[in-house]
Amino acid sequence: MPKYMHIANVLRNQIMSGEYVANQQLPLEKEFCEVFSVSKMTVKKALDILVSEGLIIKRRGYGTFVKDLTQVEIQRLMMSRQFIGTSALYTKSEVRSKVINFTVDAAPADIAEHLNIEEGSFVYNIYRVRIVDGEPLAIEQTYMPIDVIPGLKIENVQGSIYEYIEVKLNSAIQSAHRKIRVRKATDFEANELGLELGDPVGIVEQTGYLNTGELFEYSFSIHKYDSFQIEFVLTRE
Amino acid sequence: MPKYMHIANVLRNQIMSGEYVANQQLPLEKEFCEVFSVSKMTVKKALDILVSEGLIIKRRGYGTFVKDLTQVEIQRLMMSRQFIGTSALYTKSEVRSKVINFTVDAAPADIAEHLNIEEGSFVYNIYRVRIVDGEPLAIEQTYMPIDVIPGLKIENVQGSIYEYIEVKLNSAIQSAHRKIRVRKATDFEANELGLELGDPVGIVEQTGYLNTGELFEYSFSIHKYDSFQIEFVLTRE
DNA sequence: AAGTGGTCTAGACCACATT
DNA sequence: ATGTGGTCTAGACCACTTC
Repeated sequence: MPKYMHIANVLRNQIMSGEYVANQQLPLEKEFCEVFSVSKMTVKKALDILVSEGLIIKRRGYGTFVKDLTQVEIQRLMMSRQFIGTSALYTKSEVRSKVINFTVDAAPADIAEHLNIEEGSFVYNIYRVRIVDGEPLAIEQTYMPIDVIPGLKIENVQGSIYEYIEVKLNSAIQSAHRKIRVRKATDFEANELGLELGDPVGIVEQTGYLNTGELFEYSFSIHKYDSFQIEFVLTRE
Repeated sequence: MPKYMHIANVLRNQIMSGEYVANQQLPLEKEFCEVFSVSKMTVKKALDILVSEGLIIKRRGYGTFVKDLTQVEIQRLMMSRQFIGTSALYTKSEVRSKVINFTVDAAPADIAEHLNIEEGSFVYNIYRVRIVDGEPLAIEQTYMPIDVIPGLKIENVQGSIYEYIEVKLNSAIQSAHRKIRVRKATDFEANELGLELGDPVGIVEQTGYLNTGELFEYSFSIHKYDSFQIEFVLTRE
């Protein structure tokens, strides 16, 4: 593990455990250099990670301070930081899947465009109901090119597709682009999720990239309104 | 402007103008060093900005590549990158405000907790209907401590509060924490937004921080479902 | 004036991916 | 074997904030 990541981990744990409290000034960069026996650039890189996570604030000419957050907010931030998958939207609970469809199809025009592949290329067409703590909370439609994610089996689809990609395929997921929308549930969605017709649902549209730069996933999920929540941090510069 | 920012701007423009196209390999870091007459660390920092914006992907031992994005996606990304304010959710259009309430109140317990101030401290209580292209699209309730944002006038509330803070007050907004939820519109909300009772609305709950680390804003906005969309990029590491 | 974090360098060495 | 990006250093200088 790089030194800067180790330092970021140590300080993150100290903030999460309350060793540094809200609004408290942290030791100076110069002091951290001595404590960890590293150069200034390395300390700065570690602190910048915590800034981007929303935990601390740095002020030139003044110092570095823990952000004005409650312990609950800090815990929430750290949970939503960990993962990228759709199942990660329901952090604390166990997520199962009822597989409604798992086929390989020729990609229709709109899907091909989202995945940036030729129309008619073969893609997995995966349709799942996501069940959290025994309750159906989301419907998820996923498309993945078969040549980017080879060898996907029904067992993987029933569990975590992301785990298959990272562990079995030894590929790494690099990033994801997300769009959040809101609309009324269709008849079908209402039925699957135990809602009334016209009840609200949250829509998450996602395209996922491997660290090879390849587009590996286009997914579209519909979430029951009363258990849906997404959190994130925006930072300037 | 720092060199790394200048370099990031130049390359961002080249990607946005199509000078570098999807999946194309960029020049090597070493080559950028010569082109811009800077050191390797400076080039790396510039490229890392574009990675975090979701425009490019770097692969150790291989090279740096433009992400597999359509021109439309690139334009969208760049729009949502610019601002942090609630009005920035409606990027391309003109946003006006109908001010329903603008008072200074003693903060009730729940608001005081969100702003991390003493219960009973004075806060602006601002209630606005946000009107985009002549149509009411969102209701926004904002609380700000008066001693953090002194001198706020009705004119500022009718326009952009963020502009008042940045230009007139010469403070800088550093970051914001956001939660997105979905629920049914209340009677009042439906009336203000021209919806049926029970229609879906998107909820954005936001706490804003100045670069001093001070919590300056707690806001809560309710958005008409058919014109609501939020986009963001998640990156690993 | 003193002290903070921010930028930048020139070069060393490392981890990883291709050929 | 070669070449890529990743990490790290020691130190210089700059921009900003407070006292």
